[in-house]
Amino acid sequence: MSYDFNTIEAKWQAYWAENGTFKAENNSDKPKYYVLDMFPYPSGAGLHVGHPLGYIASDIYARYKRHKGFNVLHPQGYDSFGLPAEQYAIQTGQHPAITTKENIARYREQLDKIGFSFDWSREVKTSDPKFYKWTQWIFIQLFDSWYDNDADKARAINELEEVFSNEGNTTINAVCDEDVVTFSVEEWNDFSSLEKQEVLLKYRLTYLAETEVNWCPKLGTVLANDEIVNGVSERGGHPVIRKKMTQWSMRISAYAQRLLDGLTTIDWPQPLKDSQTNWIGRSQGASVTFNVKDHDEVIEVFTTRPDTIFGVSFMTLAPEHELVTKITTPEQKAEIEAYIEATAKRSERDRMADVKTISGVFTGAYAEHPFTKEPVPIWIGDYVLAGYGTGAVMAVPCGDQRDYDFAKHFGIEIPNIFDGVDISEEAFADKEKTIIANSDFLDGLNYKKAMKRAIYELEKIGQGKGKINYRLRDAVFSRQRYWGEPFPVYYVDGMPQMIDLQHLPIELPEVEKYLPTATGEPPLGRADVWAWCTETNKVVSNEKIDNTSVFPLELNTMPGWAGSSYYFNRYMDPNNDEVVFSKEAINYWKEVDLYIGGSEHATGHLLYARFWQKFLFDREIVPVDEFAKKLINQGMILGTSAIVYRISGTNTYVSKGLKDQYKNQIEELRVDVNMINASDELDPNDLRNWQPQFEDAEFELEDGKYIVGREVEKMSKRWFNVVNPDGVCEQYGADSLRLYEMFLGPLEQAKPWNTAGITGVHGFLKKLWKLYHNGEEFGVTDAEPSKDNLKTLHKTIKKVEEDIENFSFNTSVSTFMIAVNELTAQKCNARAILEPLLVLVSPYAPHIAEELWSKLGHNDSIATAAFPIFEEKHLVESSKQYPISFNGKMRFTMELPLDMSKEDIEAAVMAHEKTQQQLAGREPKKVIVVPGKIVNIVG
RNA sequence: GCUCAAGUGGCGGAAUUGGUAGACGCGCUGGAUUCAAAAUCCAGUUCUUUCGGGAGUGUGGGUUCGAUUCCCACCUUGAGUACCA
Repeated sequence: MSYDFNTIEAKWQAYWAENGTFKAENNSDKPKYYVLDMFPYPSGAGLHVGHPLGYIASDIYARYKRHKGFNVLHPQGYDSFGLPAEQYAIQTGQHPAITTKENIARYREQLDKIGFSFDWSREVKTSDPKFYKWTQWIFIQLFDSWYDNDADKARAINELEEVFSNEGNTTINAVCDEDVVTFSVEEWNDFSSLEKQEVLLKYRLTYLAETEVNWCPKLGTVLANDEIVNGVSERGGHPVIRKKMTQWSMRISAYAQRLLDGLTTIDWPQPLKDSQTNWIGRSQGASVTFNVKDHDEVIEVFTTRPDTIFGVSFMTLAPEHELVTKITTPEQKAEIEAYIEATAKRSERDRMADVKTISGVFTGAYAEHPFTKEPVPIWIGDYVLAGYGTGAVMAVPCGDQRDYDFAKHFGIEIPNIFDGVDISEEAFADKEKTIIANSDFLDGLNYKKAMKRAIYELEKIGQGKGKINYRLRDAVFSRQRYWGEPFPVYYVDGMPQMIDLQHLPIELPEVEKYLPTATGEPPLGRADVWAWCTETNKVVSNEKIDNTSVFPLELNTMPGWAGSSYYFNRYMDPNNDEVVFSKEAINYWKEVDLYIGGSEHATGHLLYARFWQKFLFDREIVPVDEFAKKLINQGMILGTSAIVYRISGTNTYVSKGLKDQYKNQIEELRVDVNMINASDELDPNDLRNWQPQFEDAEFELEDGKYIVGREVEKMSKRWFNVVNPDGVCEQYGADSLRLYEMFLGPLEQAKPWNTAGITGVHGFLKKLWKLYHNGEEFGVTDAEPSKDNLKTLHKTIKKVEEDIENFSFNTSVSTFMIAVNELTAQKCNARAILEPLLVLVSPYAPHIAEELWSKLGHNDSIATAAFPIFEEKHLVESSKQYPISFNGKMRFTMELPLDMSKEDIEAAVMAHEKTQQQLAGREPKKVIVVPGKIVNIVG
């Protein structure tokens, strides 16, 4: 009876689905374990072999934990709102709702073929109104909250109103917009309702404000900082410009310190923690105010080097700084305006690409040094960023290279305030070696002491204080797109109002025209949506709105990361229509125990999700403030592109080995890797039939063959190097695919896909199958296992358990191969060995395990079988291995009885050496025995 | 520029409280089986050698009886980040 994987796999996949084998209960006597994958964007291309890598790893771990007696939650769903889904729809000219539905069906079909143990009864889709009802609800909770710095947590907004009506806002220590004015109790009480709302908006955790945003004209939407890479959009690589727009924002900056602190409590990869730390960008220093001469204005700067305050010889403002127009002298006005205009025109990318050109203009105005009262010229320059700190710097050319270059370029003086340092060539920025000079009360102090003293003196004269600054900006939450969650918001007199939970979800209307607009008008703003507004108004108006007028709804939609910021909690109780999840469910599952996904989400999804979790924790909606205890980044599986070489201007293609003759006339073209065989050969006829452009292709062959070049790069449609898992499943089976993806290398590491080696693991499965059969018959008996059988089994149990706990799935595949080879050689057919072995293999190759399990006479799924226990007695026998070094040159280990003393060992070693040398006909060497420790206990 | 990670056969990769480097798989070589092929099985496969050995985990040093493993310097590759005051 041969191993018919296609039949077996279809059979057991159907069995699992019918019996709900992997359905998790929200209460159980067993301990809980929550294994989560980052849910996929259902893009049009379907899954390639790289996608399932992380899913296979998490599935192995989930199945292992079930064997270990845990109640395992292992759900899956789709991140189906957002730019990628919509861009795909636009490209194919279909409605995103349709393409999304089709793509999800395709994903599901592919996922089912791999035999994952997902609990599909808990599936979520972020674009499903049943799901985004709660995304909208959480948005409302954020709107109804403010951040109390004293309590260091978010609190309900009505508590803030109470504070205002009792104390005004002079005593409160809350996170708010910069432009909040102070008011007394009386003033607060005199405010109109509208004015009160306006003030509260400046404190809410999600707020509406006119801010400078990243506008991407090509995509027709604004983007958050993490959606921009190297100055262009992450999706599509389109240019991004700065633009002032009124947008919803999330006050994530309130959580900067806690997001940093939380990193020490979670088991996440260090590089990922590093990049979040970097993104949050905490820096400690001081804020210093400089009075502007002949003006009633002050310039606030942030500096990490208050110790160098006496080295200030000029100040630089960002061109966008609001004071620039106020303080510029009439003589400088024309030049300043020209400069501002020139910088505004430059895109983010141009500005970044060109960091070497030094540019700036003098405003004509002077500030006053806080201590020396000397005049300090005020310049503007685009090396100062409007978005960081206060958008202004005190320039200390002797201590900062950029200030130094700027000063040199414009001939500004460079006073030296460092003791014994030459600054004629470059600035001196080494904090550790700093000794301050020419600085009044700071003379002779080192960096640390000077820093403290400077802050103290600044505070004394009221012109500065110690300050911690963060790079992290509030996140823009509006998108001028169709395919996203509508906001649960309407406007009265221009002020945003929330729509009650009872009227949620506010469903996305079905529209004909959903394309983004060039001007930034949301697609929902078009005439065909008016009916939606009217309809929604009727629903939400109740008594508080005059039914005769239509109130405008918020027409932007939420960004892609909205739904993914809490979906892991929704899985715990995904079908609940009353609440986002029940208290029982969230208190039972609490948090994700193991989260597996790509590292590309480090400063996007994973940061936003931690932010929302902390917020939900503050408002007592969830019981823990970090949502994932342990996280693993699976490495990317890369494609191996195939390259053909065309002679420029011709239709002739030369084989790889001949291309050098043509030197510069060669053009490289990527062709479909699925046409290439294992020896990198391409059949010319395949290429001619592949695409019309190759129809008349001529070939220059080497040894009668056309050999292609190979290049390892990201798997992508545009390189024609995508390999689908479906083909592999058909040819070798899902179990082979699962084993092979694990066998390729360490989980965290990037590795190229190469089908060549899959015959190895496939051969293992065939051997495994044969081990349980005797010719055509099932061959497992109740025979007594031999000592060797037991030894093989128990060392396999030990190794596999260690491997799984350490997530080294690649080495346990080797362990299985060794075990099967050994047991085959031992002609083992004992049930006492082969039954536990099956449980070990089952997480990796579940289909074959189920089939053999049922042949062993079991009526239930192997998924619930107990993981076998490692018994040390089967490994320890009568000897140990002792490593021995001597003469300082040689070393080896000797296997010796357990009960030998140190002296006996030395004697034995010398006897061994003598025998060895005499056998070789040589004089024995002088032996110095260093008793080594016991390395290993082996059988 | 800065930060982090990694360099081991023809290839993917094993080997951690420092103890026989190259597990396991691919590929390759030879053999068995077969009319033949596929499949399967067995043996071999780091390099070098005058068959005694010798060299060997990116390079150069160091610690140690002993280093792929620990320390220092350098080289290379990959990833992230970048005018952050």
